[in-house]
Amino acid sequence: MTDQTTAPHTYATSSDSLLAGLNNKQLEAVTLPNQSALILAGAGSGKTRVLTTRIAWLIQTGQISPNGLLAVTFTNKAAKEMLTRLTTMLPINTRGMWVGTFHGLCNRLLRAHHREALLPATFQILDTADQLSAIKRVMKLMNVDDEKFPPKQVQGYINSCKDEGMRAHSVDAYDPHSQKLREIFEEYDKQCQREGVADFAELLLRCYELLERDANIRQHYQNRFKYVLVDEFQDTNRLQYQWLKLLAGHAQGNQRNCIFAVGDDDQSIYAFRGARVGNMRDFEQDFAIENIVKLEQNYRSHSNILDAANAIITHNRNRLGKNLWTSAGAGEPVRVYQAYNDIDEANFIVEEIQSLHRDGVDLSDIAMLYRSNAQSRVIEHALFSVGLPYRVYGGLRFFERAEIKHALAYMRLMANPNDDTALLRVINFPTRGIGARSLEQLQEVARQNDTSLWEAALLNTGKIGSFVTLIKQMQEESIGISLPEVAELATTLSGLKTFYQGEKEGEDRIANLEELVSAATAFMNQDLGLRIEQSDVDENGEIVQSLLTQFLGHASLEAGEHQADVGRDALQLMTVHAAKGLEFKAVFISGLEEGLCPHEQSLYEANGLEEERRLMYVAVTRARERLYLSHAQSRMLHGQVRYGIPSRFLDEIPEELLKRLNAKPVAKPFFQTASSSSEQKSAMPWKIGQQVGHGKFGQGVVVSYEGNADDLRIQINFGKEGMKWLALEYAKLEAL
DNA sequence: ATTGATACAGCAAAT
DNA sequence: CTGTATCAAT
Repeated sequence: MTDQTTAPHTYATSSDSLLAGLNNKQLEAVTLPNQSALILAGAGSGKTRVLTTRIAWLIQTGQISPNGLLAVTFTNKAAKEMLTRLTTMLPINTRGMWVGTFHGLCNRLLRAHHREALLPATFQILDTADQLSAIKRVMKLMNVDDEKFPPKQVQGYINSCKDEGMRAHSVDAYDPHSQKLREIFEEYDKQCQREGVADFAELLLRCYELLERDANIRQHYQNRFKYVLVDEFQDTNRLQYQWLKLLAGHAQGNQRNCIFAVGDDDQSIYAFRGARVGNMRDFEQDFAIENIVKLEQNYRSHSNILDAANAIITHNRNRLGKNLWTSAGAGEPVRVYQAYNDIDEANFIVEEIQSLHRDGVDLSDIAMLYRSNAQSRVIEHALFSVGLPYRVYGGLRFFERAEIKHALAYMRLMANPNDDTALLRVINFPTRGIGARSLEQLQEVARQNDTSLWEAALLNTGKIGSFVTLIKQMQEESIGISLPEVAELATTLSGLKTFYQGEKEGEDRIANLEELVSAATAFMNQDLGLRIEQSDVDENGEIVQSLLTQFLGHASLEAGEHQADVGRDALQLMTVHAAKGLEFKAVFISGLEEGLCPHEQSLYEANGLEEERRLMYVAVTRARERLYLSHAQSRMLHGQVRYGIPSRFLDEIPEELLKRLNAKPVAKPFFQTASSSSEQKSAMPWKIGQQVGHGKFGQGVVVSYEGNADDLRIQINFGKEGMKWLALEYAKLEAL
C-alpha cells in the first residue's frame, strides 16, 4: 500500500457520488461525526451498504487511512462481501486491511504475536469435532465417568465458560459435579497447550488475554485502529464485547477509539453460542451513545411479506422497538401449503420451483430454507429425481469430510508434529499395524514425561518408529515445494490414495482428495503466490505465517464455502441461520410445525421461544417478492414417523396476508402402523395423524393409542400444550 | 492387530 | 435413521 492510494485527494470519485441514493437515515448514519455510534438496522434496510459506505466515506474524506480501521463480521461470506463492495467504491488495495470474522482476526493477531501469546508459530485450530475428541481423551486420562459427564455437555460447558471470558481458575464451583467439570476444563486447557492447539473460543480468549496482559501490543493496536466497525453486533458474546472495548481503549478508562456498531436485536439468533443481545444496551451505556440511528425503511420486500414479518416479531416482549416499513406495493399474498407428509411437501416445493423457473426466475434467486440440516435430505431427493440443479450450504462441509480431515492431519503433522489430535487420527490410518495396545503404551510414556505423543514416539522403533520416519520424510520433502505439492505429498506418501483405491466406494473420496489439491492451488494463487518459507515479512512489516499454516487455518475456520459447481445457476438450500444476511426473489420455508419450528428443545430454554421467533422473522424477511410457508401433517424424524401440528408462528400472521393453497387439507388415509392390530382398529374412533380439537388444550393431532375397547387411551400432540395421554371415555374430542 | 458384525445412543443452529 | 462403540472371530 503506497501513500498515494491512501491520500484522499487522489480519488476521482467525489463524496457526493458516494452518498448519492442514500435515504436520510442512511445518510445520517454514514456521515456521523467522529464518535462511537449504534445503528439499529432492520432487515433489508441497507445495513451492509451503510457499513461499507461509512468506511468508504471515512477514507475518502481523509478521516482515516485504510490501515487505521478494523471491521469485524461473523461470517466469512459477510467479510468477503464487504471487501468486494469496498473495492467497487474506492480504488484501494484491500489486501492487508483488517476486515474479517472475530475468529479470523484473532487468529491473525495470535499468529503475529504467537510468542507473547505463548503459542507455537504453527499452532493449529481445533474444530468442533476435534475439540470433542480432545475432551474425550482428557476424560479418559482422568478416569472420568462419561455417563455422569457426557463429553458433549463438557464441551458445551468449556465453550460457554470461554465465551464468558473465564478460565478454569475463575469459574465458581461449589458442588462436586461442577468441581469435576472445572477440573476437566483445566486439564483440557493444559493438554491443548502441550499440543499447541486452540479451539474456536480459545482463539478469542487467548487474544483478549494477550491484549490485556501486554501493554505494548495493546497500545500498538489501539494506536493503529482508530475505527472499529462491527457488523451484526447483536450476535456478539460477552468476550467479544470485552475484546472490542479493549481495542477501543475503553477498558482503560481513556476511550480513544470509536466503535461503529450495526445490529438488529430482532435478528439475534445465536444465543446458543453465547450471544448476548444485552450487549447493545450495554454498549449504549458504556460508550454514551446519544442518538441511536434507526434504519426502518425496508428496500427488499413487498409489503405483504414485510407485514407478515412484523406481525410475527411483535409477539416478542424483549425488543428495543422498531417497525419496518416499505414504500413498495402489497405484492403477492404469502402462500401457505399444508402437506400430507414431508415427501408431499418436497414434491410441492419442487413443482413450484419448476414453474417459477419456467417463468424466468433464476434458480439462484430462489432459496429453500429449513430449521435443521437433516431436513434437506427429502428435498434433495425430490430435486435429484427431477434433475433440478441445487446447492446445499452447510451440512457436511468439504473440509469436514473424513478423507479430507485425514489428509489435513498429515499436513498438520508436517507443520506441527506435537498436534496429538492429528497424530491419533492418522497414526494407524491407513492401517500400519499400530493398535490400541501400542497406543496405550505410547500415551503412558507421554503422560509420564509430560510430553506430546510425538515426542514419546521419537523414542520408539518398530512400527511407531517407521511412522515417525514417514512424517519426517514428509517434512523434508515439503521444503521448497508449493502448497498444492505439499497436499499432493500428504495424500500420496501417506498411502491414503492407495488405500482408497482399494476401497469399493473410494472413488468419491479420491476425487475429494484431488479437490483438496485444487483447493490448495486456489488458495496459493489467491495469496499472490507466496511459497512455503518459515516466516516472511509483508509490506507492512508484519509477519506472514507459512502458507501451509495459513491454509490449515483457512480449512478450520472456513470449513464450508467450498462446493463444486459454483458458477452454475442452482437452487439454494440452507438453514435459516445460514440465510441471515442474504435475500432472494422467492423463498420457501418448510417444516413449519410445532417441535421443528419452534424446535422442541427451545421450549425448555429461557427465552428459547423468542429466539425461535426471531429465527422465523429472519427467514421471512429473506424474501423479496414471493414467500411460501409449508408444513406437513406427518414427517420422518429421527427414524420414525412424527405427527405435528402447524407452527404457532403461522397463526401469528394475519389471515388477510395469506393465500392458503389447499383450504381444506386433503384427508388421505393413513397407514396403519404395525402396532395397531386389526382387533383394536374397531375400538379406535380416531385415525393416527388425525387433527382433533379439545376444549382445554385446543388443536392437536393423534399420535398413538393403547389399551383395548373398555380402557382406550390416546396420545395427542397439542403442540404448545405438549404431548398428552387422554382416556377416550372422558375426553371430549371433536374432529377438525 | 484387524476386521466385520452387531448393539446402541442420540438426534438444533455454526465460527 | 445414522454414526460410533464394542466385541468376537480371524
